[in-house]
Amino acid sequence: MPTPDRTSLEEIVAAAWAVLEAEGLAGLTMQAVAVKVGVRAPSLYKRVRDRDALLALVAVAAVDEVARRLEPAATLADIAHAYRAFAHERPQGFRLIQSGGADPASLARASEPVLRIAGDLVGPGDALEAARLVTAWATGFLTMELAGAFRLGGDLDEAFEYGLARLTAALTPA
Amino acid sequence: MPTPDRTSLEEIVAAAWAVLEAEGLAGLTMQAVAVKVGVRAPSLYKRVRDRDALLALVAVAAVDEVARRLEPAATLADIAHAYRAFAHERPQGFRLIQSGGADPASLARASEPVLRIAGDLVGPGDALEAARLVTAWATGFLTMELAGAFRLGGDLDEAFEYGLARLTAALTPA
DNA sequence: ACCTGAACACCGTTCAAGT
DNA sequence: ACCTGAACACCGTTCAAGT
Repeated sequence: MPTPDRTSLEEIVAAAWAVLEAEGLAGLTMQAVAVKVGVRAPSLYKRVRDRDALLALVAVAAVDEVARRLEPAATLADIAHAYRAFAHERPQGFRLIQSGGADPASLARASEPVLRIAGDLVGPGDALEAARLVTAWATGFLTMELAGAFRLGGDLDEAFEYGLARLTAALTPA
Repeated sequence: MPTPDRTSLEEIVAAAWAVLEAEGLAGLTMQAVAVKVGVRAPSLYKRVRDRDALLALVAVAAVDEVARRLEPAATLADIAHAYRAFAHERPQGFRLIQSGGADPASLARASEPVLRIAGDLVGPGDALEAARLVTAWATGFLTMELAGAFRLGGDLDEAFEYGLARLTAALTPA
């Protein structure tokens, strides 16, 4: 007689992400995830190959949420602010994305709005490179902000707006 | 009778960094470092508090090497290229720096050349924010490049030069 | 078919005993 | 004073046995 499912892959991924944000990467143990979904650790292996695969699934979920948040953006400023809000609310998810392993389809979906807006500014020929300029800047700024790497004083909100303004100007045709 | 030292903190940090680059973060075990320096794992704890402290020391060593490489830079392009060369040669060290934990003194030394060159371009009032713009862009570009996050084709060397050219123009007074 | 206890391998860390 | 073997705790993972 088959037993009814006591959890699901989606629930496991959501639980893993919650544990990650609450306890950090080292605190994301199979045991902690199992407790959160109400099964024993070995049961997780029915739905996930191993811990690394679970981390990769959380990374995909994180990229998907970024894509969802960026979708309505109409300007570079919209993109930058939505991306920064995500990084502040889910810092561990943001860092996990940067560790690699997110799948190409999700990445493409997340980068679509930036490509569209960048293309409107600089034209199709430079759209990809302009999008990479903006994305790299925002990603680096947030990575450094979360890592506490900006230690020379100054207001970080202002520094973010400064970068955004300079990049927008640099990509706006005269 | 005291036994003669069979290793040193410097040797341990160098060995840990070498293991990190060769085997990745998960392969950086106390046992692997111990084998590399020719002692047993418990002996490492005479010189290092724990594995996290060892990782922090490797991060400091990595930031110090970045500082050393950036020191002779005279232009933003020099900085960008030296930083990228470091990231390509020691990708794990680069990623470790981004994880935080590098100490303020090393960070300040590494950021001095960028501050100086940015200040020459935009003046002292905007030097810090301009330096953060360039540093954030380069850090983000390299993070994404190493993570394999640029999957929409295009030449990455060209994308890097495009960003560098746009940023240099944006920070060069008319 | 999913779930579990038991077991195993591996790793970080401590410590008493050596020199 | 540094070094080591032995031991312990913790975690990822497997698997046979339950339902």
